[in-house]
Amino acid sequence: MAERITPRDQDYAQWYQDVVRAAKLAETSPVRGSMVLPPNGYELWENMQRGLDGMFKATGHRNAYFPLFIPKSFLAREAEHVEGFAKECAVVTHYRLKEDNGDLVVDPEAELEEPLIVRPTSETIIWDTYAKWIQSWRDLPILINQWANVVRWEMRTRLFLRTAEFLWQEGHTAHATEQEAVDETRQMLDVYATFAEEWMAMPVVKGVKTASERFPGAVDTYCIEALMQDGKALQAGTSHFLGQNFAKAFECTFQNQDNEAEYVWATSWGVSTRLIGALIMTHSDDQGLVLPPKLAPTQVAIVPILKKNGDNEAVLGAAREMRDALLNAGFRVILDDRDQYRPGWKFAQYEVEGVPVRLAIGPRDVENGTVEMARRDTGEKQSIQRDALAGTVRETLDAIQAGLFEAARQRREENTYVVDSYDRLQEVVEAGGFALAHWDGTAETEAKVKEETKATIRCIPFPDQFPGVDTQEAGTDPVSGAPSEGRVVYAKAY
RNA sequence: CGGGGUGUAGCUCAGUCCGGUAGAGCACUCGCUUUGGGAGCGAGAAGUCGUCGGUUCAAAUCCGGCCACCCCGACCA
Repeated sequence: MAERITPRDQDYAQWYQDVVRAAKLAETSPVRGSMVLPPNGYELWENMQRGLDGMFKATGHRNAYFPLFIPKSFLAREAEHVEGFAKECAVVTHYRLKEDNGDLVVDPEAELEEPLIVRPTSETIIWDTYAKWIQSWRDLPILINQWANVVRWEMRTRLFLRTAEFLWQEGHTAHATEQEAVDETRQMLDVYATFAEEWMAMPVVKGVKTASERFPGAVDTYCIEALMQDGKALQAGTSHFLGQNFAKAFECTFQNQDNEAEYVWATSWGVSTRLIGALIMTHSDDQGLVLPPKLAPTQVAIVPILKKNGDNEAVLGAAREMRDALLNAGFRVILDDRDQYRPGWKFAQYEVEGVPVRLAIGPRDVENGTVEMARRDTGEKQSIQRDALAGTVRETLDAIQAGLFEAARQRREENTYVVDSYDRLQEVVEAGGFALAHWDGTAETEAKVKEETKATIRCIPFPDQFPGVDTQEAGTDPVSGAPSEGRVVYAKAY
């Protein structure tokens, strides 16, 4: 295999591509911007789904499915929404092909009366449906999530980070009161933050988007923002308070307890396969992928060391026992007894693929009742007792999960700066990192900074996101000199 | 959509300037020796050189059109 991975300090973008390829997470496909997800990549997504889905269910949500195709007219119903998405929609205009002198051509006779758009997001089709479902305050709230693919025709794509088609989940809820909808929006943001930190081992900042970064059609967009290894920010999840915008556009009202018609309050929230990109750029190194144990498709790889004149049956037997014991203990484990690859090759391969723990067992170990355990995150190897295997593996996986989070948290802390001058703001975002600076709240200042530094306001952070920094304290905007009500997070972003 | 780059074996690429029998490494198949950090030797299979056209006795190579992909920007989860 001999996969070469470009070192991060040489070319970070190339390193990212190399890791995706070498770890077999995704491949490009014949259509630009769409990707093939082989098992390593898809299982990672499945594990993310499992974690998130459990949290959605635990907060009272149910899964449902809405159609891929949306009538063009639906998108036009909400003014900001159409403006935000119109430029990147795939449109279906015909329903038939025909032979033409040996060529396959679109049959001009088969034009649809109304073009269909491939969903870039599902608010419109869902609110058209909710309008039929909702009559009374007794029908509320509606708490629904869907796992789906969506299409946004992007100019420039990068595997996971920005693809034309991607997998995601989108929650869409309907509520009787504004407060309830706002609470839902906040609750789901907390779910995302918990998932990012506890499952992905990726620290995030919670906050609100500025008006210019808001979801088209939302009243408020909440987000979690993570800092990647190269100092660029990545929006990892968003939760939108939609107010009554979609209810008004789709005439979705309910009768309240006083028998009056009221518009329904809405939220939507989503995370996508982009999280896989975030995961890669949070933990991985120049040797390849590094995965947190909770999400790793394979948590433990067992490599038997076979010898020409050794007792290979004893080694394989011990390896199988180990595998069975670990499977019974609930781990995702594989025993790699393929004989066409040598142990050294397998070691290297599992490192590239990010398997958290590797166990190697050879004749010496069988004799001694031991096994060699190697950690992917630290590279550390140690000989452990086989009779305590499951417990040791459990502890080690937990230690890796915690260690990855701590390392990422520390890196973020080291690259987060409180800045009080425009010069310093420019320095920080140029070098890479979060700059906590006062902002006067105007779109003009925001645009000026974006124009001059390429950095954007990632979010207006919630209180207590940065230990030791009071971002709520009033001050002066270093760019405009105008008064500021608090600090925001500036950074260059993916 | 602007700037740059690349299309040759499954993959990474050499060969193109200066036209003359299609190459290497890795991967793959078979055999033997190996196996505690990406094995060695031998044999073998594998390419209408992105595509269409032009120049020429002769084109991977020169000329023109087209297409695709990658990187950097503008736009975006």
